[in-house]
Formats: sequence, structure tokens, C-alpha cells
Amino acid sequence: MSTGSVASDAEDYETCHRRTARKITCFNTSRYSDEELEDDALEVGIKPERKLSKAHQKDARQTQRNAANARERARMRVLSKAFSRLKTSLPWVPADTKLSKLDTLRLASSYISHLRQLLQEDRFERSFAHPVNLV
DNA sequence: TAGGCCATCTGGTCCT
DNA sequence: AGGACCAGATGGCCTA
Repeated sequence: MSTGSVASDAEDYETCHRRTARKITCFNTSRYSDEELEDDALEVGIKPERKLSKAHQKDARQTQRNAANARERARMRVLSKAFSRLKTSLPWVPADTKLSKLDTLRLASSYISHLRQLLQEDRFERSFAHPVNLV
């Protein structure tokens, strides 16, 4: 199963900008203050006066964050698709029914219980049936 | 308008 | 080290 084509990533980027007004967190490049970055640099033994490496570090960190965000979006997309598939496997639920994830989980759970009960009844009935090999 | 639901971001933890 | 998974926070959308 492939996830995260270039097109869908671009779409996600757009969606993100459309959906959220949170300028602080959405693909934000100013999440980390210079002080924080400087502390990080000091911690790994990098001289703080090197402005270029500081910028690079900031870039690298942001790039990694963006990649992690994209992976997380893809992961959640897979999860949502799984919920959709689960929903379609539920009987008595029309395809166009709006069902929350929680509802889907609850219905699936009760459907499994129902199926289990049918199975038990079936076994019970079979135990009283005539043995076929007895003529 | 409040509440429910969802998508997304984020940082932490665990695993390979 | 990097990726997967998770839970908390946040903001948008929709409906009663």
C-alpha cells in the first residue's frame, strides 16, 4: 500500500493551510527561538557564533519536523481508511450513513457479538441433529 | 452557541 | 539515528 504521493503531500500542505489558522504551529519555521537553538548547539559542542550552522540547524530541525508531520498525516489517513472499510463491512448501515469513528467501533463490536451468538446457536442446533452416517 | 467530531501538529517513548 | 506509535492540544466545521 503506497502512502503519500507528491501530489497528495502537496494537497495536504494546502489543506493544512486552509484548515488551520494556527500560524504558530502549522509548518511554522519560528517555533524554536534562537536561544533554544543556541542551547542545542552548545549541547552538542557547536560554537554558537557560527550563524550559518545555526540557520542550517534550524532548517534541518524544521525539515525533520515537517517530514514527521507528513508521516503522521499518512498514518492517520491509513487509520481513517481502515475505519471506512470497517464501516462498509457493517450490515444494516447504508453506505451514505454518517458514522463517527466511535460509532463505527461500537457497531462493529456489537456486530461481532451478534455473529458469535449465531455461531453458538448453530453449534447447539447441530449437536441435536441426526448423525449423517447412521443409516 | 455549545458540544461533538475530525484533522493536524507536536513531543515523548519505543523499536529496529 | 530515524521511523512508528501514541496521547495531548488546538482550531475548524457541523448540527441541535
